[in-house]
Amino acid sequence: MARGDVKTAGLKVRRGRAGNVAMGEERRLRSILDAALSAFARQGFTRTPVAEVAAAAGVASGTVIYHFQTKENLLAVLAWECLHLLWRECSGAASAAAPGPGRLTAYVEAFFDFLRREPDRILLLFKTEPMELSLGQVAPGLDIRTLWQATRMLLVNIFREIGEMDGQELPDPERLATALLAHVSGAAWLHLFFNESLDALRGSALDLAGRLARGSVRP
Amino acid sequence: MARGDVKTAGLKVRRGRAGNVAMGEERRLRSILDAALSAFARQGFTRTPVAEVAAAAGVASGTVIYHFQTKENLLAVLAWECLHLLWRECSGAASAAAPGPGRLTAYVEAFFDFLRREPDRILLLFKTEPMELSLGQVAPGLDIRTLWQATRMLLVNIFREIGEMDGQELPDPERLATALLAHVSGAAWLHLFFNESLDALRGSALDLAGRLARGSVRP
Amino acid sequence: MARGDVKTAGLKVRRGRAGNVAMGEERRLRSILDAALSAFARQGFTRTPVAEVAAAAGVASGTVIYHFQTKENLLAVLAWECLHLLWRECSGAASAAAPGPGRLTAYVEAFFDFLRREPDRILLLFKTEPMELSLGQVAPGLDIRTLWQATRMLLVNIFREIGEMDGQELPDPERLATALLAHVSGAAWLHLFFNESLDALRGSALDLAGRLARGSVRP
Amino acid sequence: MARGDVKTAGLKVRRGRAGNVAMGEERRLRSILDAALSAFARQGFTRTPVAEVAAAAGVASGTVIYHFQTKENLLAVLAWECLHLLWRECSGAASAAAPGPGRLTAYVEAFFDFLRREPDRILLLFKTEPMELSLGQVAPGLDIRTLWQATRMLLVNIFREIGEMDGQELPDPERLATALLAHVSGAAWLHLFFNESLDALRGSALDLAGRLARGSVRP
DNA sequence: GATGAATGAGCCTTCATTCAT
DNA sequence: GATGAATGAAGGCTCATTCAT
Repeated sequence: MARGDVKTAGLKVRRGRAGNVAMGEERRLRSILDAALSAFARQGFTRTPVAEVAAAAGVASGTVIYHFQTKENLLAVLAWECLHLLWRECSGAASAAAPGPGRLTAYVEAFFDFLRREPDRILLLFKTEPMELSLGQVAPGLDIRTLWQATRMLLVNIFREIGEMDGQELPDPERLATALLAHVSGAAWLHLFFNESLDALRGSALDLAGRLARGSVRP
Repeated sequence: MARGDVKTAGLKVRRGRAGNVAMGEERRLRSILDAALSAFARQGFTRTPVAEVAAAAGVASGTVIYHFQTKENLLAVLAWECLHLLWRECSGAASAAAPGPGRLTAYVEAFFDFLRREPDRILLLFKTEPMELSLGQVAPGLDIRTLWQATRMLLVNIFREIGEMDGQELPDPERLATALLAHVSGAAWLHLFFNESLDALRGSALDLAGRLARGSVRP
Repeated sequence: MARGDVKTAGLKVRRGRAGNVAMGEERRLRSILDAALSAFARQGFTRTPVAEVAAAAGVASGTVIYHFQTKENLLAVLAWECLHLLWRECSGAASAAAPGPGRLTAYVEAFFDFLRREPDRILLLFKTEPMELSLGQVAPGLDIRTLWQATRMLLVNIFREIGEMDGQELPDPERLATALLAHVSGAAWLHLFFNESLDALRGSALDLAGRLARGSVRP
Repeated sequence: MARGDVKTAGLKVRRGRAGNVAMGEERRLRSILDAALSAFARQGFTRTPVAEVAAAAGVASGTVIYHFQTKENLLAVLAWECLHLLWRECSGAASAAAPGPGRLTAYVEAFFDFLRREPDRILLLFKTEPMELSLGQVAPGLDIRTLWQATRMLLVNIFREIGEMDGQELPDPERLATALLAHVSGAAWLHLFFNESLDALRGSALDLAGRLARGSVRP
């Protein structure tokens, strides 16, 4: 994936032939996506008119539809992008770490870093509209639940790896992963909606991760 | 509060003089609230027309507005009710338990019982519309954030009590409460949106609660 | 017309048998009419909900309809009443004056007195809703145009009388009456909508009346 | 003001870029305004649904709102236009006449010509809704009362000019203007609502104007 | 007689989407 | 490709009127 960091491939976005005009198509698409992200995350999908996104992006509202066909599709692309970025960060960090419990720490750190750096992207995922829409439309097998599962599978695999490493018979990796994911998701929720301190939450998540890895907390 | 379990007092709901007729006013209000709860929780607030709620409740759509003035107000009343019920369950269970760590267990059990019994009520609270609306309108000081804080304060107080009991110098009760709340909220989220097993989640939450009480997990 | 000054006879108003209860039916009807007059004159008919009139009158809105059948009918009764009162004042004053030009003066004075005393009643007549409604419903032959004509006929007859008195061959009494009526109506309009000084307008109307009577202005 | 007779400048009307298409934007706006004028003048503002105006104009009802934002704003634009046209006619005629009493005659003639040619425009101004709405919204300083005053000021200035010309010490020009305006307004009222003959009314107004100019009627 | 909860038709307005330019 | 005027279905809300009490 040399050019165009953001993988939107497979999603229904209308694009012209490579290398083009004025504002630059790539840049135009980006500014629409960014405008939409910020508006959807803040006010919610249904409360944001296409015209508002268009205005914020500096294009005509026809242009938004021209590229994304549908307002819902715009949300789908956006949600997919958010989850993909999140997955990339976490998976990248985890696999860069040394095998073992360090991966868990790296995963959790990456999650909180992402949350701090791009709160809107997580906020968007907590909004329930993405869930309510059948994202199956966007790209088969890429609906939002599937992607969440992918994020979760990262954890499952890490726990499995840890279990296999020190043979200490960790309880069901599935349940361990779920427990940690619950903690981390809830932390993000409290942070985003109730302004709970990110650092405190990160601390408690890391602590839990450590103990889960050591088997000292039975999920 | 002998008769009329649900405390709706203070909220802007139009009611007739006490003790009246036909379908029973109380019953009519209830059926509207129930219809709205189920529809809002399932499809979301904005995607549910007033007419749909009315139809499900078996009344004319004018009737819904007659009683609640506004669709938003209906949501506000509902959100308030959900949060109040949740608070009542948890606080009731906790204070019925013997002082000490038992209260934490009772609290968590009550939360999961409520979640199992009335998933729609928690689901509604996770929908972001209630948050987006300024519920301050409904009744001053009763906005949804304030009510969440009340639920959280229950936990804080329990941790404080435990700390004082066995003098074992528990870390900041605020942070302990936040950690547990994050875990529990995230668990509900995973259950409601990803069908994670309620029992597994409950188990891990109880376990965490126990360890937090014993000071063996540092949040 | 001994008892019940206001002649509402012939209009569709539901009344009970004479001599009755609590607030007193007569008084209740009056308070509804008064509330309606003030609201209709100020905000207009269409912009005034029945419920508002009812509230201002201290009765239930069902009661308003119970007595007047229809919101439109309430307006009709009111408009009829206003015109009737105006006619009574002007005709009373004119016939009390000595035959001749003095009658004109008396008529004009009475009009302006009425306008000063009960501006809402004239205001109501200027609102166009009364005109837009087919007041024929209320009582046959009593629609608002007919009543205006009655007021105008007073003037015609006075001019005719003056013409016959001094045989000075006054121009068409119809036209004289119309000219004076135009002046007087316009004056009321300017006063009510543009706050023109009542005294200045009265002065110019009296002056015109005098000259018309003396034949020195040809309408 | 070469092209585009009607000065709508400054009013909140959404218009496309200059010089455009199909039905012609200008023509479309006109047809909406015309349809609205006729409907509002005949049935009144509140009794005319936007959909009816749209249908009469041959557009979708969304189009009406698209251009005028609000039904009220449509009325405001219309009322402003009517008053502006009236003012233009009268002021044009007056200033085209030779200085002196001839200006008064020209003014009155222009008023009655306008009334005959475009009765709906005067009718609309007599409807009370334009007055009830705060037209201040449309364009600051352009509310309907201010515009009426402008029309009145024309008369004041003419009387002042006459007074200065023949030094015959005319009474307060303000009051003279008010007297004539009352007469003329009342005449329009009687014509529009009671079908009084336009010619008779015009005659009496001209006569009055003449005598006021000559100082032979004291207002 | 009086009430007021309930009704439901009607209306203004929003807004995603289309399409001619 | 991009635009934005036009569309019209949809929806929240108002309010005159009904009717059971």
